[in-house]
Amino acid sequence: MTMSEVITGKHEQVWALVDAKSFYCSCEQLFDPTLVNKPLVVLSNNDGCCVALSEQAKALGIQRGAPWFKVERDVRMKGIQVRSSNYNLYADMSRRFIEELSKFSPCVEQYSIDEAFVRLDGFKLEQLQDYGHEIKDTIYKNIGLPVRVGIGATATLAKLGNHAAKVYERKVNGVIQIDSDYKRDWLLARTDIQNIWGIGAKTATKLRTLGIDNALQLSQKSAPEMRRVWNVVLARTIMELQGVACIAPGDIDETRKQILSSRSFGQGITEFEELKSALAFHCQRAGEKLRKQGSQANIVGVFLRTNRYKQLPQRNRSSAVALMCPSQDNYKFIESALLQLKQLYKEGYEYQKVGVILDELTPAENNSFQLDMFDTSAYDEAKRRDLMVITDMMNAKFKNGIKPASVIATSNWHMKQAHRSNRWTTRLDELPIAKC
DNA sequence: TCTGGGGTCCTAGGACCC
DNA sequence: TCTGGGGTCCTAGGACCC
Repeated sequence: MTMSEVITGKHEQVWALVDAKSFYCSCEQLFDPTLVNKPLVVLSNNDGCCVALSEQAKALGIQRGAPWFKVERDVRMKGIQVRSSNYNLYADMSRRFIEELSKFSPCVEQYSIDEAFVRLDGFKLEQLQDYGHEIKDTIYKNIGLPVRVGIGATATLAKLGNHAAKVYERKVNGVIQIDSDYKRDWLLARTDIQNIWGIGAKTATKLRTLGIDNALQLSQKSAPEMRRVWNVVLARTIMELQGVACIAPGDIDETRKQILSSRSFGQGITEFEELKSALAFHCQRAGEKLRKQGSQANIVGVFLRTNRYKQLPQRNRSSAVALMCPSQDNYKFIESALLQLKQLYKEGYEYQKVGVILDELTPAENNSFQLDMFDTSAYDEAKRRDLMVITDMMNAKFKNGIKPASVIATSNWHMKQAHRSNRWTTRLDELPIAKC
C-alpha cells in the first residue's frame, strides 16, 4: 500500500497506539549493557519517587510511584540498579522514536515522551496484524527500543489494545489489533474500568457503586443517558468503546495554551533570596519554551507552597497579574514574578516548591501589539527581542549559558540527581567510548 | 533528611448585564 | 413568607493523562 492510498483510503478510521516498554529503563539499558536484563529503577526529578521499573525490578516487588526514601533500603538490599532521570537522553531517544514511526504513516501524533498515535486509515483489518509487527520490529532494529502496539477503530480502543498487549505480552508478542466485535467484547470484558483511558480513580470508584466494573459493562451504557447524568467526558469514552470515534488526539493544537515551569527544591527553603533565585530561573525556562513555540504571554502567574507531607505549618498561595502588553521578554516576566513573590512570601515557613505560569498565550507576530506607553523600555523592545534570541541560541549551545543575575544569586534550591547516567547522545564530552 | 513535573479539558458558581 | 428570568463571561478547582 502506498502513502496516497493510506490518505485517500476508506472512510473508516484505524488508530494504532505505539508505546515504548519501560521507556526510561530501556534508554538507560541501551547505553549501559551491564543493565540489560537486570532489575533497574529510574527515579523522578529530585530523585523523588520511582517512575520507571524494568521487568526484573517489578518482579522483585518494587512499585511504580513509590517514594524513593521509603524503598531505597529495600532496593539496595535486593541489588537493584538505580538511575536519576536523564531527560537529555530520553528526549533525544523520543525524537528518534517518532522519526521511525513517521516512516509508517503520514499521520503520527506524539502523545507523550514515549507514546504516539499512528493513523492507519485505509488498511484492511486483516493486514493490520502484520503491519503492527512490522512497526514493532523495525523500531527495535533501528533504534533499539522495545515497543508494544495496540490497534483499533478509535483512539480509546487502540489504547485498550495496547494495554492488553502488555497484559498478554507473551501470547501476542506485543501486538494486539481489535479487528472483530467478538474480540473487542472479549477484551472489554477483561479490562477493569480503571484501565480505560480517561477513567481515573475517582470516576472508577463512582462507577463501581453502580455495578459497572469492566469496560464491557460501561460500553453497554447509553452515551446520551450517561452524558445527562454524568458528563460529556464519560459519554465520549463510552462512544469510543463502542467503536465510534469522537476523540482525536491529532486535532489537539500543538501550541501550548499555558507554559509552566516549576520544581520541588532539593531541600526545604525558608529564605526569600533563595526563592527569588529559583523563581527567576523558572521565568527564564518558561520564557525559552514560550519563544520556542513563537508565542507571547499576557499573564504571569506565580505559586509558592510548603511540603504537604511534612508535619509543619502549611502555606499554599498563588497569584496572577496581566502584563501591560503581551511579551516574550524574560526580564518582564522576572520583574512581574518577583513582585508577586514578595506578596505571596511570608516568613516562618519551609517552602518546598515555587513556579511560574505564563498564560493567555497569543502568536507573537512582529509588532502586532500595543506598546506600553508607561514603560520606557518598550521603546527598546526590538533590542530586547534580539537579546532574547541571542540568549536562547547561546543557551542551546553551551552548557553554562547566560542567566539573569537574579538566577545565580543562590543555589540551595537546585535539584537532586544523585544517580544520573551520561547524556550519551547529546553531549560531546559524554559520548560512549568503544574499547577494542 | 527524603513523596515529580507539565500539561489538558470541563464544570460550577460568582459577577455582571438588561 | 414572598424577593424575575435569562444570558454571558470569567475563574478556581477537579479530574485526568503520562
